[in-house]
Amino acid sequence: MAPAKKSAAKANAEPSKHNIMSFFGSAQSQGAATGSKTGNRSQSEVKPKATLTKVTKVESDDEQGGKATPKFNWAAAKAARLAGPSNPGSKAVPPAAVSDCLAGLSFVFTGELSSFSREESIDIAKRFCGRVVGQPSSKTDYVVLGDSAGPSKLAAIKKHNLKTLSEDEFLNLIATRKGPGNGKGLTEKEKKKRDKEEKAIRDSAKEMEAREKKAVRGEGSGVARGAKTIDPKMQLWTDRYAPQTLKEVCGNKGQVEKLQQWLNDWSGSLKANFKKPGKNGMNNFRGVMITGPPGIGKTTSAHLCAKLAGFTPIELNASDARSKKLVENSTNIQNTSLDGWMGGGEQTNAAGVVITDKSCLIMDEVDGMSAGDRGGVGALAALIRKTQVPIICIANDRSAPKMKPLVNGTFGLPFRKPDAAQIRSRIMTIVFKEKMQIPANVVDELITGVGSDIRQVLNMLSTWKLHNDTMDYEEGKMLAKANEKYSVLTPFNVIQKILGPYMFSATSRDTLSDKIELYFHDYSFVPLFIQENYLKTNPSRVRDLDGPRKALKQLKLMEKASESLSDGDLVDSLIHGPEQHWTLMPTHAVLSTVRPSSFLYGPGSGYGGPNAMTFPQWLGQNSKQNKLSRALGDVQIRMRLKVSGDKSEIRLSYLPAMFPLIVKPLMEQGSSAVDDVIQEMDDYYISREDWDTVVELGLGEQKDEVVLKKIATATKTALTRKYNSRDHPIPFHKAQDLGKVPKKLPGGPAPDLEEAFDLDDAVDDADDEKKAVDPDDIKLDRLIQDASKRKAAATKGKGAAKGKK
DNA sequence: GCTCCTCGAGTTCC
DNA sequence: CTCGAGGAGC
Repeated sequence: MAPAKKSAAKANAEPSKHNIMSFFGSAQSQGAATGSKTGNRSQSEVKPKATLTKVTKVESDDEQGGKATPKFNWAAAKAARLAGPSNPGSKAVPPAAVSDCLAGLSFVFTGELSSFSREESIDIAKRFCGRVVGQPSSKTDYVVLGDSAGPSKLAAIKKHNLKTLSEDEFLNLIATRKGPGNGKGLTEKEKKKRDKEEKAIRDSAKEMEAREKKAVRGEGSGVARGAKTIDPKMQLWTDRYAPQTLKEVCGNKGQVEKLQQWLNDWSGSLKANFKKPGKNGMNNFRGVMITGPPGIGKTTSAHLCAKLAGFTPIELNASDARSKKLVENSTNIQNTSLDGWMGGGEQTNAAGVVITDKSCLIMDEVDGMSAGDRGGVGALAALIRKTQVPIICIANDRSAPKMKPLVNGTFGLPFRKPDAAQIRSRIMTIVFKEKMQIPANVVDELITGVGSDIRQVLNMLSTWKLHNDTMDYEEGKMLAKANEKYSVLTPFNVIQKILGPYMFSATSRDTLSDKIELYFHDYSFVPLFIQENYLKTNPSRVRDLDGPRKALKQLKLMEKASESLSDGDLVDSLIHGPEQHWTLMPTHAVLSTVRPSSFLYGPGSGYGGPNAMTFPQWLGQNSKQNKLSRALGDVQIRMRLKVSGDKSEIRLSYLPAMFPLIVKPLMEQGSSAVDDVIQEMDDYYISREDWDTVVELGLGEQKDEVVLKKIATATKTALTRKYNSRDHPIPFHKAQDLGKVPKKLPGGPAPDLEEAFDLDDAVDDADDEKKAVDPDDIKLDRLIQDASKRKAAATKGKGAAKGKK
């Protein structure tokens, strides 16, 4: 019999037990049992182990103590629920008719319920085997409608003519619905589907069993390499139940198929010299790159595909081959891939692994490669360009700048996290094979709790199996919580949470410290996100108002929020300023994040439409500013030989003055002006990159977009080509001169030219002294020096540069 | 094999 | 919102 059915039967046989398990019963026993769940989370955080034993204990106590809650007091329950967070143990749900009474039903929750928070209501629905989805569709059975539901959801309800429930009706459904077992809970079709699922689970469990027996007898192909056969019972579950066939890899079906196709086509592609793109356009590539988060079967899939296509996978881990040299040596490009392959002889790599024409190179953790030696990724890219064996690279993030050299040479196969449904059947199979009884909704809870990490679910189950063979919803929830991955909320998630409609609503169970905690997920980013997005909500606080009143109230709220933000900024400067008052962090959290949100929280701050959350523009602008400032610094250092003035003076006075000399001619005369422009540039030591900077820093009529539109592409390429084909004067530093340079303050003006450059010109020195006395004397400005002198300086620089070489 | 539908994921840094 | 994977139905 399948686990789900078993548990239903069990629950029917022991109704009282079920009731207690599902957080009904008296307030005290419940408060103890579900301590960490019911409100006041931060304080009632009990050590997981202790909590778990406690649950079991309470359960058995009550069982002995007689039947619980024979009659449900609706009015009292409601009152208790409304008492809310201050009375956390008192929320109550009526006893369900059947434990899986909501099975086969899909729910959508929208709006604010009167006494349950969003998470709680979803949890309740799941507890009774209901299916909860986010978007209403024609497949949705019920929409549980609260206050101020989203307009798009209301539209969907109307469109699909969905049944809606209030909170009380929802609870009533739980109390009365007879579930799928009896009554009309399951249609014929649904029953069939369920049976099919169960059969599939049983079949694959049988298969697994058979395979293990075979392995024990030593017939297994892979396991039997060592002299000893390993008893599967001694293995870790993660090894024991590692996927053996592609069918057992969860999710990413499409990508895996593509990979197989590519490997199967390999010899053909090789013959065609990678000119025939093939079905997916993959056959132009000599390498593929699998990317995706850890623990989703990237490596496993690569190995299985390679084996299935008849290749011998050779795995090179980044930690084995961290440097460029090692990559080249250990893969032995020339010998193995070309000669070795042509000659048909066997070659071994540095690690002593035989490489033949049927080898397939799997480079794992490519991300980690360049940690020690920058050349690692580049060498790999070079290797891929000439390889005669397929290369599969595995990395976490394809778009990382590190991966740049690889991106063009490899076909990208992004893997995604499988969702709970995809993993469920496999876990259920294992559970069944291990003769454990765990209902599907509990398994789901475990899976989502650890973020779809199959290995972790298996670890949890194997540990659990040491003491128990069954697991109910409550226990599953505890176990998941105890093993919860340190949740990595991105700033986007944080913002959505804290500016969303639920965090500050009446039914919210989140304490102040919970909210502050959100800030600490990424304390340097979250405030920026708040600042960027705090005006994009429909504040719940003005929900009930209309017209000018609403506008006025909203403005007032905005004013308060912005004031708080600005206070937060003051605190921030105390933290990050010279005094480093880190103890002010919580204050900053409240002022920059929690308080502004408390005024303006509300719906419309998630995805969808014009209200989408945006990334803080500040960051983009800031990095742009830094970049340009750096570029400007380069320009100043180069021009310094000819021009006095610090960075800002260059920016304000000299660049606009240079514009008519080196940019405008190109706009007006096109290619014919290139020679003159280059001459001007050389006179001021301006390089080709600096030219770009000059354009980029233009404003108004000199704005880069305007300017670049007016310069023909041909002109620009002519400039680049001609510039690159010539020698140019290069200002350069003499070591002893640099040694003399006084230490300058960071951000201050760069040292003046005579100190830094090889320009032992007496006249210049004299110039400088005079200039110090009378900076306004226009004749002394280097910009207005006569042309012959300029030229002399230029050639001198040139000669010096050459001499140095 | 094709089409339609459902449903969740996605955006980034001194 | 928008896209694409995956599933159901024909």
